[in-house]
Amino acid sequence: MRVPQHVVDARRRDLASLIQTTGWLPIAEVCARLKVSEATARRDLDALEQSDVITRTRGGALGEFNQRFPSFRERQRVAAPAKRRIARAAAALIAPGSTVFLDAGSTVYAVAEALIARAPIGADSARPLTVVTNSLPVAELLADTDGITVSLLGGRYLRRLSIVLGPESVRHCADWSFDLVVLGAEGADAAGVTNSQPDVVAVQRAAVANARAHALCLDASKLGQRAPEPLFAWHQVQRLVTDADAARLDDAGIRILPSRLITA
Amino acid sequence: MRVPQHVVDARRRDLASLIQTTGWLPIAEVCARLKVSEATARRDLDALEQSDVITRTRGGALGEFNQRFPSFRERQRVAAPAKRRIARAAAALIAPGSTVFLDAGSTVYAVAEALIARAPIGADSARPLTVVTNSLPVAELLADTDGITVSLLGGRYLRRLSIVLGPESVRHCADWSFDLVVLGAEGADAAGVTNSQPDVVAVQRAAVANARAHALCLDASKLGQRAPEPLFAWHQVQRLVTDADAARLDDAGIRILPSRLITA
DNA sequence: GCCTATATGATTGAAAGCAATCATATAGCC
DNA sequence: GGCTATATGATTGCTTTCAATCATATAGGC
Repeated sequence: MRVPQHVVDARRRDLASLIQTTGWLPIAEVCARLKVSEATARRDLDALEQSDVITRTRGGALGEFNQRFPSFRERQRVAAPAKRRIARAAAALIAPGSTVFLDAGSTVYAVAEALIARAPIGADSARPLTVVTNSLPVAELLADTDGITVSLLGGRYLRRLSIVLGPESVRHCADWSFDLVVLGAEGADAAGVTNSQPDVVAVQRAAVANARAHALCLDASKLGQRAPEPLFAWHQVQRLVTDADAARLDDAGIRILPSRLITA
Repeated sequence: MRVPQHVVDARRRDLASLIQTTGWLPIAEVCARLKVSEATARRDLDALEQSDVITRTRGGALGEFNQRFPSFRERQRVAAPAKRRIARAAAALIAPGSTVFLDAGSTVYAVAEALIARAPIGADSARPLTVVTNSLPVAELLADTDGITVSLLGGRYLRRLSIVLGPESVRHCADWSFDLVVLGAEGADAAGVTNSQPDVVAVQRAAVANARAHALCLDASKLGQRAPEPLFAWHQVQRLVTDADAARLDDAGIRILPSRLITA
């Protein structure tokens, strides 16, 4: 049964402040306090998470978390299976002994996870490995992993995204010579690959400029999307790792040589 | 396979502090960080919950949950008042419009806290301000503060200390021209000021080399201590900010010009 | 007043987390 | 050096949580 809008809004405000003061609230508690069904409780929590007021955890929700660790939402989000497959395929491109740059962004974060999953030692291993990144979650994840050395780029620290950016980051890329640069993007259509922030693109370009090879990871949800800042035209993409098959790409107007396409 | 007791204890201490700083940690993350199986992760979490250090939630664990309700006042009491006085005195050295380097370490972290506490605007304010640091907690704390721009040095990421270090960090210091460098140390005796890690000292030296001035923050508990790596002889110290009075310093065999001493 | 968009609660299959148990390797003690 | 207590990781069956779907009632716009 539908209920007036103001009631819904008020309830969600109450819930938000409830969670902020408690710090953490299990779902059952939410139902009891608001006297709603579990389904509605979940919907309310989803709505609050959408507007970045709270952070969902399995079985409840955290308040105050986004302010302190905004990147966590991304880290926490269960990697969609497609993303994990892409990540595994991208990680397979990395040869032992190489120096790789890992971009910021959730898909590339999944690549870092996949790197940990790959055999730590032996013929199938990617290690030893030097990883350079401007993503704090990636650095955080890989640091202290045997056989992996992690370097952070320097630069302006953006807490909201948990990354470093800016002219210093771009400059520091020139200190390196990457064997592979692994990139993500937010949009991909007939015109090319796009991202939302100019600063992010600047670092991506700088990394690619100092690399022997690069690979772009794109999950199918990005197809047809377009972000303001152009990163690549399609002919510039050396390797595209995606879960979308050739037909799907074709639908989106994307033309790429089969030899450059890796379907995960 | 059984493992030495001290290893288990150390791991659990690490886990506790990890959870305290993250706020919340999902089980999978715990496994990844500690490189243990899920079973062991659960056992560790159970143990920590037993001793009331953390609170378990379904799928993870909360830190700070138990400490959340004790008021701020009480939390402040825990932070040594001496350290806060030192921090305030050091923060007072910072002029608006300047570029300062903040070292890693708990005393200097307190300086960052004091910077936030200083008037955000007006005659008494230190802002606008550019802060450069190799300490992630400092960057985390100051980022997104109005009037403060935060830059991280690049370099090898050391998770255990949450800092970046190494030759890149040293090199990147040369990109800057600091108005003031704020340093901490672990030991101070007649011979001079010492720190435990050569890499840390290397960055401290590089920062000082590119600075017009520097200040050393030392709480009295460090007097008489000695760490392996020499940082300064006393005649090299431009400004010493400490809670120890001149007599106390004299007892420890420390000779420093009164004009260079700031007693907080 | 009628119609449609939407907020709700129920249901269900799938995924994730959990507690218990067991084999194994080794730290710690005699 | 040998014995035992214990920390670990794997496995299994069970419980909880989740996402998706559906029917229903009603708010809000015409």
